[in-house]
Amino acid sequence: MSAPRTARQRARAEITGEILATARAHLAARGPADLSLRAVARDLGMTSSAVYRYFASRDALLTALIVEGYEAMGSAVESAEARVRRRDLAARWRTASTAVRTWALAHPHEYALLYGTPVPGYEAPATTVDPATRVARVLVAILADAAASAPTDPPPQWWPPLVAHLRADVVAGAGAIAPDVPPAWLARGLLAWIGLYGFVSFELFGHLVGSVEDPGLLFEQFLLDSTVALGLR
Amino acid sequence: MSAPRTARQRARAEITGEILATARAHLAARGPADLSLRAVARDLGMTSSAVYRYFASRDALLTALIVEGYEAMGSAVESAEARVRRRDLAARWRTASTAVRTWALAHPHEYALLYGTPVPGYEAPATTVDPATRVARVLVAILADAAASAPTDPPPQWWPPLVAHLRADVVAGAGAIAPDVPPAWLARGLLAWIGLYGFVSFELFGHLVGSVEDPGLLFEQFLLDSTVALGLR
DNA sequence: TGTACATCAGTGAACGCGCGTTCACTGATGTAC
DNA sequence: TGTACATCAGTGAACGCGCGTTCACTGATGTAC
Repeated sequence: MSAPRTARQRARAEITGEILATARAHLAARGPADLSLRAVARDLGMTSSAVYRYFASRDALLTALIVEGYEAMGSAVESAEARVRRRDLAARWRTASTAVRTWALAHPHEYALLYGTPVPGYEAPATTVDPATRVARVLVAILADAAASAPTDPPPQWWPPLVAHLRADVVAGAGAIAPDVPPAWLARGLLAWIGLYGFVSFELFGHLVGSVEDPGLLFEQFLLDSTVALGLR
Repeated sequence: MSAPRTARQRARAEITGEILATARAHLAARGPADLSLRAVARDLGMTSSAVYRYFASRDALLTALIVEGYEAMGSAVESAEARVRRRDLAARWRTASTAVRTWALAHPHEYALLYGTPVPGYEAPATTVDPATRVARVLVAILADAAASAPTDPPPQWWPPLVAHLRADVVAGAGAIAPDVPPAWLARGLLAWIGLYGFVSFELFGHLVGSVEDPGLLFEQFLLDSTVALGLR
């Protein structure tokens, strides 16, 4: 990715960025479903048709926002987790999980775009697949280290045996991004990640209201429990 | 709720039902965001303005659908769980959880309306609060029985202590619908319910694709693990 | 270094669409005497 | 049992809105000789 040369190229890059930034702002203010190409163009003082020089369609703009979102979340989680001592597996899990929640609370509508109800009529292209795995890779790396330093497999004594056929299934799927993680760990990692996602979505979409006054406290409990459940120390 | 008397009242009840049924069908086909009063009216062969005799606004129609959805899901879960031997707590949890997932997979868009990204601009009125707790009540009843039959509190030995201040918070909140469940159980019940919700949403919104071929197997593992984690036998 | 041509950003008008909601109205159903 | 009036369901036209996308066009920037 070399720096753009001509004035045209520089202008193009800049305006593409401005369109994305404005779209992101609209997203943050009104949510994914209400995001309109025309409104973005209006805000930028350009005609709606001009936007088509930069994005082929509304869906293309959405795709760019989704990729951006995954990257932003991924790098937030990565950089938080990278600051933790490698050997402190429990702290790495806590930190990564907390970074996920913090990012989501700071960018609720972007989070909804990534993890909420799929936008009707929008089909996510293959471009979005790779950025989407970025957060998962962080979590999986923690499990890989945990499994490597564990005496037996699976170590947390309370784990029931793996469900029949799940072993092969999970190795072929999630195992693709983590060939060195044993299946029992992979399955638990997936479930922990799902639990984390569930917590954040539940909180963000308003379902914790009435059950708990301060969701942060319950999240602390989730971190405590899941760390123990994963056998992280 | 006595039977309607006059022809007018009968007609009104019937047509209200038809509007709701058609709206539900549209919801199932296209999702909550695309649901349009006009389209529903068109399908029923009436003018869009006629619908206003039955529902004050699009939001009122949405509210009715939401209440219906919670009730449908609640009664599906209730009736499944009711068929299980009272003393078999593990089976009750498995059955209730499975009923949640089954209902969600059978009614993906209704589920999304209830638990997905909030519909932009729509504010759920108080009417929806009570029906929303119906599923949670089933789960909580299982925990109440578990706590009652447990020798100590909290019994599952692996449970870390409760986070400071969470006790009071959870008792004031979730405890309102279950005064007889000890706080440690309440917190774990909430987290288990969140995990269940997370699983179903993750699967339904397409985030399991690539990680696992057959989500049913991973769900079995979730059931196994959560049953053990909750100390249900 | 200067000229001729190709490329590309942006405009403005238009197409065709669908939406929620209001309003004055007709005609059928229900009610009181 | 019959009549006068009130209630209510439903119509059809209209308001005002915003959307995504296309198209012929102008004018500026870039490139090749």
